[in-house]
Amino acid sequence: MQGKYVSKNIEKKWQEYWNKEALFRVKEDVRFPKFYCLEMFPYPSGRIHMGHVRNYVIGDVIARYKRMNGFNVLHPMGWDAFGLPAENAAIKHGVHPTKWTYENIDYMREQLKKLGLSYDWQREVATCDLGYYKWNQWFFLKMFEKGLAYRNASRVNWCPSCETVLANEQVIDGKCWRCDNVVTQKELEQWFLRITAYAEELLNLCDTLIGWPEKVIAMQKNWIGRSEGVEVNFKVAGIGEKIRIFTTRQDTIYGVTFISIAKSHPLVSELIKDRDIINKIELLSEDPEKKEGVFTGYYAINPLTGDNVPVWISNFVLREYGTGAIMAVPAHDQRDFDFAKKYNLPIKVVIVPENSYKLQVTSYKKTVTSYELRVTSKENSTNSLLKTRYSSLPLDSSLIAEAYEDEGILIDSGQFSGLSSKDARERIADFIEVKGFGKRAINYKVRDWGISRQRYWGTPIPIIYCEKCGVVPVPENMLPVILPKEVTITGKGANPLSTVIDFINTECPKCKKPAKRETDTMDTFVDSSWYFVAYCLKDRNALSVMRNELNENILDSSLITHHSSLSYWMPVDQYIGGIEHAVLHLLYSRFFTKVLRDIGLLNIAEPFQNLLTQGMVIKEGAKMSKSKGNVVDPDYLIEKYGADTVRLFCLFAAPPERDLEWSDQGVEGAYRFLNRLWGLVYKYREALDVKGKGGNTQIDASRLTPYALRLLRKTHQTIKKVTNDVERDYHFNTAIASLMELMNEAIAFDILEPGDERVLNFCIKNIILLLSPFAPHFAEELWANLGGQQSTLNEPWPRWDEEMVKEEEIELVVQINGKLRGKITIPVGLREEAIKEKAFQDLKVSDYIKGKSVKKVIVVKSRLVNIVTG
RNA sequence: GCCGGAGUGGCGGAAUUGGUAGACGCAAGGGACUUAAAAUCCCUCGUCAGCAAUGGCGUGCCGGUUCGAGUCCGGCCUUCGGCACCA
Repeated sequence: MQGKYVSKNIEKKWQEYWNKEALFRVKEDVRFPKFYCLEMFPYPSGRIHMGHVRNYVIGDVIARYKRMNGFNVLHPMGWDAFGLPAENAAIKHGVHPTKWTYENIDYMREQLKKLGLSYDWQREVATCDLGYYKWNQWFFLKMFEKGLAYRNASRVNWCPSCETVLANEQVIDGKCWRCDNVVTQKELEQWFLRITAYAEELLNLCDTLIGWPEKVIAMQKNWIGRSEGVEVNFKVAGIGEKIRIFTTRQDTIYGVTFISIAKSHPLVSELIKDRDIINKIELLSEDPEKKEGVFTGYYAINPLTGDNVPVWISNFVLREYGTGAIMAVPAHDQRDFDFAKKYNLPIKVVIVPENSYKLQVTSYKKTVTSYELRVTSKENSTNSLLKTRYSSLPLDSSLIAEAYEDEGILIDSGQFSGLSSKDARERIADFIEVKGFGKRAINYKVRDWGISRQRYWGTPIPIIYCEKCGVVPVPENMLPVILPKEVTITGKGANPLSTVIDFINTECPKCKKPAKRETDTMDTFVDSSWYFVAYCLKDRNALSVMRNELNENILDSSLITHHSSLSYWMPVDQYIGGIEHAVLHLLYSRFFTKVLRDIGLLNIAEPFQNLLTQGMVIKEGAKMSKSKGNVVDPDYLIEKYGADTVRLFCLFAAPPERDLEWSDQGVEGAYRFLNRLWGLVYKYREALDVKGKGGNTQIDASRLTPYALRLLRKTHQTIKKVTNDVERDYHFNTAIASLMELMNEAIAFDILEPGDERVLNFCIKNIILLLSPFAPHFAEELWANLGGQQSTLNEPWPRWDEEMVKEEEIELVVQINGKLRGKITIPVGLREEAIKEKAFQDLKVSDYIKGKSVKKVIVVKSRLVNIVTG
């Protein structure tokens, strides 16, 4: 054994050993429970960063821990390999995206191996592999068959910089999620996946995701955005048309004073012929902050009141949500209120705050947060109808400063006056349905997922356009539609694939006449929506599908025939990744899983049983980024300290879900810990043997000195603590802290008696095993040096003896009136009366209570005694 | 505006069920070893008073419940995320 710890001398050696012994190879042995541990796969940008390191180290500890606890662990890694940066590299440096991507993958794979991560590389996938993206196309066809994939012309989010369409989820604060440029709107023919068909299930099953952070569930629910309300038809006066509106506040329907419809509502082009009005509509502001509208000249009839109300076109009404038309109630909706004020439209109050309904309302007066209802006269009104009391009031709308949007009691609302908002919503909805004015309806904020991208480096959408047959899906047996390699990427103008003549021109699968291919590719979020399923397949030689060549395509048959592998491994037991995917990737993956279930490939509804969202790695208070110049290079750190130190620091500095503040000195601290432990083992190298001398035989505690017993007890306590900390939300930081404590005690320990050696041996043996998931190379080296015959990964996780954990004597705190006044040492199991007696005997305590009357004495088992004096 | 976190020494953090606040680590200060430095080892380390024993105060702020509150309840403040014309 070497006298000094030199990471370079051991890390490569153990990585080669693990590889040679195929130690990370997945075992599918039905006699043992399975554990699927997954970390979000990276985009192969070129090099890994500290965020990746943290993510993958956390996952690796879990995988190794579960392995040692007897699980068959599936712990795979792959590459989210399609996407824009590869195309940008092509534009900038003239390198083909294929070459650029696979070279990056090769480099990054080596980086991950250098960290000692326990991946089964035989299950590696890259989404740009032909054998992988073929399945994107297959799923697309299945969805097309079921009506879940459809084509639609619509206004879409367009990023002028990326020159591509973005899904709603990919627009953040009006900007592109990738390049941060302002997103504009554009009318395009797009392919959509009907995620809305699963909106209800996606929402309901949120409540089954008990292993997910509440924050993420809240974000998912919020994004799906379910609203319950009614759809009501308003007839347009004088013509046969109807305007169908959606509202959740049917309790305010008597307060409707106008109708607002979206610019692109179908009635607009149908009804508006006047050039003047059309021009005005086009001039409406794009800025939703500025409420603007144009009067159509038409009136609509409120079916409940019979009132004629003007129909306006408003810039703030969304075509895509609900029916694209709303009933406007300015008294009870701030947006309608602003609009009404601007165009001098009437404001009719129909809801008053609940606690004021017995009072007579004369005016609304604005206060800081709401209206105050001022009482000017009293009347004995207990039995009179609210309607008569309120309808005669001259409510001057100029006195109203803002809308009252809360719930309350209805006034001026016909037969519904006097009801609470809550009751009225039910009663009015019933009434509307009975009378045939409309029906109850549910709307979701989530939109169908637009997946068309006008880019090259992605999965070709398997559709052919034939003049005679129209939109024709590529038959299954003709998959994959191969992404052609010969292409010129300029980054400007048309979609790159539309310039590849050999690709576009094909024949119609139906009529065999010449036809043209779809030239858009799929959103790369499609790729990442099911990769966790691909990892479940066995007997796959990853390299054969790596090179984008047609031959051996192992994924080809396996996805369907290996059904049993899918049902064995799915769902993922533990998923780990950044919070930034709380909506996009996780929602899409949940959607895909449900579709795959309905196709018959999966027998589960939710893909991820437990989700851990790890915090960011920050330095000097900010997220690491090149522009801030605060990045830390993993390669440099591994070179300087070794992977085990880097791993240890990442795990020790903060619990996984919190942000991690990078500290160069903290890294030194982790390094020091390993060095001290090495030094300890080296000092006793002759005396220690993990396979004998108490290594695996029971130590007879009754024959030990109290001194040795203390170390033995501490060892058992530490095994318990480390195990519990890992089990309890993966709090590795406290687990490592307790290993440090134990090591400190072991260093202070001297072998005095013959039995002491066995205790120290037991202690050190367990420190090494407990440390092995965190610092695997280091643990392997020490283990082997102390006579270990096999990898620590194949050793069982240490077990503690509950009897040995218990102390024989404990220190008890004595409080007087809740304040700490003394400490007593008592044997465990001492009776309460005896404890009290002992507490009162304590000199300091008796001093304090001298001359005072004792009112009460509280004894908390193995914690404290609290004496309450008068 | 709505939803969700977080607030504890100089710093990262610990305190698992309401029961000794500050584990573990970093930094800092003092000492040992050394010709010297690095490394290593030992000691101190919330704050105020005190030579000390010890005592007062202390987990963002105000109040409450309790024998006892970092932890529970009510009301604020600060801060970080997410959503934001969704009718």
